[in-house]
Amino acid sequence: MIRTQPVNTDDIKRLNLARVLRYLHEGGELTRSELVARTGLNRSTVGALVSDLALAGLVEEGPGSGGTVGRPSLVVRPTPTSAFVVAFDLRVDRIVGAAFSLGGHVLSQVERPRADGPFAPDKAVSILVECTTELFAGVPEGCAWVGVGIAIPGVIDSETGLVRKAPNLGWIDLNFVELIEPAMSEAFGASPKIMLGNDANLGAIAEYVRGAGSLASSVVYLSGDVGVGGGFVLDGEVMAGSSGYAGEIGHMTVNPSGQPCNCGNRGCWETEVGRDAILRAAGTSIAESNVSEVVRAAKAGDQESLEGLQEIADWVGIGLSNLLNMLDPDVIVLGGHLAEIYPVVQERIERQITRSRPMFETRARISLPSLSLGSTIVGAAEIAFTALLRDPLNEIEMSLALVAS
Amino acid sequence: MIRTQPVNTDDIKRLNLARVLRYLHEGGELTRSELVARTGLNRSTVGALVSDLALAGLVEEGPGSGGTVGRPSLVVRPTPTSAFVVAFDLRVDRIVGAAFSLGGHVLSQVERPRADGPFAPDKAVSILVECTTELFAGVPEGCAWVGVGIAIPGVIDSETGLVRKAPNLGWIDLNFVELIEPAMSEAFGASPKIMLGNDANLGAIAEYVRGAGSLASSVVYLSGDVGVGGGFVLDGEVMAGSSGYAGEIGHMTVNPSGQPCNCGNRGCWETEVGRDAILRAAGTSIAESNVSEVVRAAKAGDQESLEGLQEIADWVGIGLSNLLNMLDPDVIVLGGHLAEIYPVVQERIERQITRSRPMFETRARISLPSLSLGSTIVGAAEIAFTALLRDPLNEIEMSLALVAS
DNA sequence: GCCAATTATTTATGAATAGACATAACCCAT
DNA sequence: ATGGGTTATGTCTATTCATAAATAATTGGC
Repeated sequence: MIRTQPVNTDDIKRLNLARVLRYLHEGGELTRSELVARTGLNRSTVGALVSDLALAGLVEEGPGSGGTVGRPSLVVRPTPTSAFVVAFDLRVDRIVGAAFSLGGHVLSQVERPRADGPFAPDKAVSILVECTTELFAGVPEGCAWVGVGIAIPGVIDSETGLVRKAPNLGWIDLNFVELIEPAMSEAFGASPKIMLGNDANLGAIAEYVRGAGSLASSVVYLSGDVGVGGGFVLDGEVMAGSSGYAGEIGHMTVNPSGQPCNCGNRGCWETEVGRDAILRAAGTSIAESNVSEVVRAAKAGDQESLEGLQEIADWVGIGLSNLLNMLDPDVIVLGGHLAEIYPVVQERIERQITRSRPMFETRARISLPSLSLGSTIVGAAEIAFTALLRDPLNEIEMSLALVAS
Repeated sequence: MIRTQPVNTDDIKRLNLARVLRYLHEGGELTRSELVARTGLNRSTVGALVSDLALAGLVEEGPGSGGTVGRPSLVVRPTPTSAFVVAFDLRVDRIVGAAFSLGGHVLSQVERPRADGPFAPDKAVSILVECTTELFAGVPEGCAWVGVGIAIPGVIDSETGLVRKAPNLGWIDLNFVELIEPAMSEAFGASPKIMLGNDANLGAIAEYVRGAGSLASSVVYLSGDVGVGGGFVLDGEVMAGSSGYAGEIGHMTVNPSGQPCNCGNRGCWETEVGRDAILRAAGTSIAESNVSEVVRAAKAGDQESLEGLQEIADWVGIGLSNLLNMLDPDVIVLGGHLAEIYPVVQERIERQITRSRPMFETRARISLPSLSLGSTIVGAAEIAFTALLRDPLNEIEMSLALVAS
């Protein structure tokens, strides 16, 4: 069956406006002639599109810097005071929030610690509203609020805003969007669209757009908070799966005779490379230690920690091999505690991958997250921008009522 | 980074022509008003597109059958004598070929047995040319030859036509397209575009377009010939991976302490559910038996065979669970010998899946191939049609020289 | 100060789609 | 058998968009 959208002349305009704005949002300043080269569109067309976007206030043009022969091309950049989003990352131990301008610059940040364990949804709502108020302080006056993005460590149905399962928050089949939208509307008069996303999926988006995978066409991001989650972006689209379970790589069985996992199965990858597995392997008690300490000890020469990490590394290698065999991405980004242990045991992991896939040369690059603020929250900001970047002129018009005061 | 193509007015026409023709190719006869409903395009537009396609000879219109109130809509169908493709499936034990008309009907078939083991490329070329001649006999006069599709059990770089690895044929880094194209040109005056595809990927395409997954948006197809291969189609696109290795699910490690695999690793899924594993588990010697016989014996009540299959079923279940956790497709189609054993041990497989994924309800449907001629060769035909279905008017014009005589 | 190179702006053109209107074909109730 | 209601077709027109061509503008190098 065919499932693409119909294309008419209106769609062309929208698509091309969206293309230009997205290039600017992702690429920063570009000259008109660079836009011509990248989009493949005609000079006249680019000129028309840019001037439409400028008229809507989304981009601004300035004189080019010159330096070469010929008339210098105008420089186009996203107007940083035109539109912004608010993004949150609900983590196990804290909530991180930030406001981002069009173009991806951070306008303000906020952080709230949180006790491990269940998180009452109404509490979450009030904290997020509160944080949003704080974030507004850093937003320039008149800037249009075009979206909210929230990263959640769990299985999400992003279309409906339903949180199917978020064990670390204690949420099951909770429609968080329906909960938070009225609260936002009440607090700020109105609310832009609120988007939820799985944390690993958002990490993958961020690394694809702005990070380690910015030249790749497919990126896998592995998040390690307590367990291990995976996100997969292919050609700019998140592969969420039929029910949102795609990328639940932590519960892939790699060792049927292994330890029981708290999901009820045994030998899940997570039980071999999750936080507790690392602490156990390093011989430290879970209560009195964390992964960072183990890594520090190993680096400092502690034999037990190092050997423990190397055992873990073999399992990491096996899991990564399976990932390579199934998805064969251009880049695998190791996030969370996997990023912490990787530098110490990189060689061992690579050796295991070679051993597990002797027939296949591995072209995929394995790298660490390259976004200082955190891949996940950057990804949350990106999904918050999607509506604007899909239909710039209509969306900005609709959002002009929502300005920071 | 952005990697979509720019859009202009010419593209619209091409895309919409392609959409209409693809609907007809995949859906068979449709009335104009059904086309309007499905494409979402305006009546006038559909009328213009259909008449363009009719002018090119690709579709024909007839009076509608009536039956409802109102003026009956004209029925549009792909002209079966307008275009055809030739498709081949290179299997371990035989070569299967068929000619398909636009619309997907089989015009002629051919089959050649083949001895197990390496397959000399020039031998393959001459056999395929010979088979093509035979297939031409069933093609109506004047029908344009628009493509050749070849299914190969191995890793393919479909862009360049390079066969990276096809162990069962003994091919490594062989550019089979460069080999066969001149031979076809010599034999028939000219040759249309020749497309290669991994057999499991093609199986997935076929089931997505015409088979068990025709209402799904993502389909995984598992081929079991000797080992186990996997193909994944998402929204109509094959996910081939960065190097073409995506879906090499047979070499996923599921049992690190298991048997050595002939890939050099140990505990690959293939070593637990491949042909040899089944024969071994059933207590029959590999030389004197095959999977069909084991299944027959189990059905007839042979205890050893049945117990062997049930052991295998547990491993099948574990592998399918991993697949569900990673890709979460709408449909998993079990091909090859997995299709043979499935009816016997379906319950056991499902039980294992439930055990392996206690937290996640399984929405994916597991089904058997629903294409009598074989999913793989149907998929080969589909990729052979891609050029025509992407740019109908230009392609048919270019191919009009290549008619069956 | 002039030339070459490059870009911006304006205007004209061709192409595609959507919508309006009149017309045609069919079912169904009378 | 007939006419009303319903649905579909065909034709014509208006609108919109991308592109090409022509003209104007701006810079570096000589």
